[in-house]
Amino acid sequence: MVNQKNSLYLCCCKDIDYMAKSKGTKNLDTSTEEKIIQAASKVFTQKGYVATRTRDIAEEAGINLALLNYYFRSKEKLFQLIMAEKLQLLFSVILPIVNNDDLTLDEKIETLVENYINLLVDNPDLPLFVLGEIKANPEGFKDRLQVRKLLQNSSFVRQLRERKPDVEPVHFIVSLLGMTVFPFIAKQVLFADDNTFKMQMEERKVLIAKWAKIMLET
Amino acid sequence: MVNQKNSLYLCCCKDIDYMAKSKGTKNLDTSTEEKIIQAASKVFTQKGYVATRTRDIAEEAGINLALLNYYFRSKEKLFQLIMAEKLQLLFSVILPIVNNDDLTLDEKIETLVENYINLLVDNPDLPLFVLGEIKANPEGFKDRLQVRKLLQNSSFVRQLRERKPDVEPVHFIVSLLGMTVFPFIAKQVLFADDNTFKMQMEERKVLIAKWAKIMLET
DNA sequence: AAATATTTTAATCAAATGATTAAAATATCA
DNA sequence: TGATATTTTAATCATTTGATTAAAATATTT
Repeated sequence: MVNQKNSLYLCCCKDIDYMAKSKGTKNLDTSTEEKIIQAASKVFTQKGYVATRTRDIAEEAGINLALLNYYFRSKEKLFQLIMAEKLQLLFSVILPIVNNDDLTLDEKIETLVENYINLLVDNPDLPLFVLGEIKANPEGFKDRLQVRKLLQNSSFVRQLRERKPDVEPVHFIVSLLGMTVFPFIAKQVLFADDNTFKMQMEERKVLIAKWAKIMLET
Repeated sequence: MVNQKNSLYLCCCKDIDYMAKSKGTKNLDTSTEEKIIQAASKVFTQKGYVATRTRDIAEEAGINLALLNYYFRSKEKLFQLIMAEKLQLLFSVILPIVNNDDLTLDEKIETLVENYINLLVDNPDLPLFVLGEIKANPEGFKDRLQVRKLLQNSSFVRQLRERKPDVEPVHFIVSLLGMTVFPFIAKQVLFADDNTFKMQMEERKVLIAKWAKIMLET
């Protein structure tokens, strides 16, 4: 008999140790689960929540549709898991930097741009996916997203206020993020092939850092 | 009997004179059609193609679902009409400026930022909608979107090459667009209420223009 | 090996949704 | 006014899709 409640994925936090599941060292087990997560991650970020069918995910994972619901109970639950993972990925790059008191403002800018472009080159679908889902369901993110609050109290914003007291820090931050993230959002429209894109994103690292710094000088 | 082919909306170009439809001066007629278009424009740009149900559009327009299919034959056709309208809206701001040989580079930057922010303040959903649909169906836009080609031959790019021969114009353009468009894409995440957002977008007009110019000086 | 638990599958269900149809209501014109 | 054309509606269809179920296959344990 099928016992769904038993090995079900009730927690939405990716940080849980997958290997520590049930008793044995059966890694075909976690492998199936991981295969589903990998597939869901790919399809969701590529097509967004509404456009992805659970059948797509199952096919991508090479498993049956029912198995997906057996493991994750619903499309929604699986999505929450993936989204939490992606948000953490985005935050994990920003937060340690903007809160690092040991870095100068210029160092923060350099590190931020470098790390963020690295992240986005590996996950080019991330920005449009996350921002699209937030817009599609703002209430679902109200609690999880206090980016403004987090930035407000950061040493990054403090340093920005010191350097340019006459300009709201948000303007500089939006520009920095815009220059960094926008190419990945408008990739299809503004860039030709994937190789030159990647190359040009490498070029942008130094360009954006340079531009951002002179923006703070005037 | 219903004769669908007759007053059907076969053309996807919004520029056609709606008033010139059929014989009479019945403006309740075109009003219904216009109501559907307005409703479709609102719902599509807000929720995207897959997430909008034709029933949503019908309800928003205050009409019956069947009437929508009577006028526009299918969800897809109606969407094509709206999308063409939105693309034209976006291009109508960019093209006349980047191709205007009478404007200096600095004047182009100022006008571009000013006009684009004005457009986006009135149509804040536009960027995420258009870019999202392009990503969802790149093939459907292959022919319509030759933005790269259009820019390549513009006087804007020529002026950029003259001013800074060592930097690929695309980098500057992406930065300019990023600073301008990104706040509207990340609105939900980075900005508080709608009023301060609009106010800050006004502030950005001068800021972006100033920043863009100094980016070209170094 | 036998018993038990877990994993996987095929078949199916129920709801949502784009589309159609035929008839009723309204307008237009002779 | 009466005939004809156009507009609008309610009811219905067919497909898609998330989810469920029960049984088969596989693994685990005793």
